[in-house]
Amino acid sequence: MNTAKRKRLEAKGWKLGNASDFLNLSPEETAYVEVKIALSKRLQETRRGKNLSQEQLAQLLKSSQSRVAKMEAGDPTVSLDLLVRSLLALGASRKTLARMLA
Amino acid sequence: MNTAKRKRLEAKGWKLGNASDFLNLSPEETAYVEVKIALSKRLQETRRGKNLSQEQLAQLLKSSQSRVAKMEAGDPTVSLDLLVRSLLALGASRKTLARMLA
DNA sequence: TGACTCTATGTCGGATATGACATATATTCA
DNA sequence: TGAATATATGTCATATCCGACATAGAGTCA
Repeated sequence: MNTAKRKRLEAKGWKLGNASDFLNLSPEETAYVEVKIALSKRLQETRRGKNLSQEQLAQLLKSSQSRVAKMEAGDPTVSLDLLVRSLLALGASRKTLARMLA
Repeated sequence: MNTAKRKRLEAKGWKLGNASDFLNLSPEETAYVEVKIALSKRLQETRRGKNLSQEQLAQLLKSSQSRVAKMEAGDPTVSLDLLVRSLLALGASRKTLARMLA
């Protein structure tokens, strides 16, 4: 199994609530996943709060519906950069981001 | 002038304290740079607080001294992912990160 | 049911970030 | 001062992430 595939499955497993030690994640890997998942959820909340479809948000971000779906799913191919940029594009500020993370 | 070069110079200009409107940055671009600069500073503070050289931190991160230097300089070729991973590797938690950002 | 809208998942070529390396420039200290 | 150590900067091949597209699945409503 290649790395990307494995990571994707692991992320899914994590999302389904599996313990980090089941996936043999180090504390910092765990924290990293936590950060991504937290921002993913916030992004979906924010989008829904504005009554936007994934397609509409994609247009706003000059991205694509599939990438928005992956962002919200915490897909391993989505970077923190993209998540943060997206939240900022939806009006979040640096301090708002901090609150989202806490 | 190519984009990477321009971005690098702009990032420097920003670091030197230039106004965002001088660089024609949108609010979200400005916020994004603010986030990166904030984390860059925190990384340097944390590293120095632990009396580590850039070389030593690089080994810890399985990266290189030059990349650590670029992280701390807010170089545009450094992603938020790498900054966040580095801070987590230095012992920061999700909540610590949030505080660093606020 | 079936048409319609929204979301999820897989794949791909091109774009960007990566570690590594060379080398320039500071900084420290005898 | 000069040698040693630390940090900054530029470049490159490779790895990773990107938007885009196709398509599958889920939900809604006539």
